[in-house]
Amino acid sequence: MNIGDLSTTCGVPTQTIRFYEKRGLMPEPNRQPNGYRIYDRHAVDRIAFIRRAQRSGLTLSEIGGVLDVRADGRTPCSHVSQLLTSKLRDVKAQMRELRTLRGELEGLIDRSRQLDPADCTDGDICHILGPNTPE
Amino acid sequence: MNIGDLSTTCGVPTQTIRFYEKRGLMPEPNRQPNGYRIYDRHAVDRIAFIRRAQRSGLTLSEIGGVLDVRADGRTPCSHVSQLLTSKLRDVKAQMRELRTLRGELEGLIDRSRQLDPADCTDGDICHILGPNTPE
DNA sequence: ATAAACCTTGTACCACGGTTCAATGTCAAG
DNA sequence: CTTGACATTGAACCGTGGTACAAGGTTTAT
Repeated sequence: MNIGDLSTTCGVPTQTIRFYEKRGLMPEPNRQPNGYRIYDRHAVDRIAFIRRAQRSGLTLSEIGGVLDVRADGRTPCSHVSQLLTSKLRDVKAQMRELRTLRGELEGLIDRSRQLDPADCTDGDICHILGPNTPE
Repeated sequence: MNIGDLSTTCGVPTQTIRFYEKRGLMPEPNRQPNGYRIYDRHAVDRIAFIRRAQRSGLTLSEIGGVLDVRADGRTPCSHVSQLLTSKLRDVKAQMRELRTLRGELEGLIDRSRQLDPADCTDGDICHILGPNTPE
């Protein structure tokens, strides 16, 4: 299996596969006599794993960490649980921030409906986003 | 007022102020005979505006757009309302994505509690993030 | 024999919002 | 008169996850 086949099988560009290899996410593959990379079923699984982990919100370096634990012969599961738990915390924190931001935006939009553009004074840059923006 | 004073007044590093200037967010300031930038109260307001707009989720180029509208002598308010409304849409979409992700993470963590690490087979990379990840 | 379609490598580039570095100039205090 | 704290500029670098390009080698089909 050449890199192009792996690419079409997994739906991932060949450059991205080489990029993963450079980042240490894919192992150095065996080569044909002409230097072409050779891949097998495991490579497909590995790419699939990476994309799945990405969809779960893990960064490439976190995924690399999981893969390294595995390469050390240790079972990555407890490491993965920790990672997922901390990722869940991140996601919740991000959601809180977004809720706050949503509230602010809604406040500003309400405010913009009550203000008359003609009231914009030269001193202001914009009275919607003016200095009295609600907290 | 030198750039350092503006920096401490606004709590923004001097490099960042120069960076804003390069990006067109701050106007070219007047200079002292020695070439030092001179700032006044308006500069403080402007920096404050930029940070406020950033906290409302606008990107620097969007903020630049608002400022340009203003520089053209037009009132940026309707432009700003549009920007805020579209930003609110973005924020809501992002919240939806995060909710989905949160659900997936919770599912995976639940799953990890029910699985025994000893069940990790060599073929798997990690059975928590295994091929049967729930949608 | 030659063109199309694949592969190789290295390098540079994208957005985003800065940060850091290097080399140099200026100014006030001791 | 020197030291330290400020200022100037341009350029490189950071993380994130790739994408694109250049210049070449290989393979297959016509």
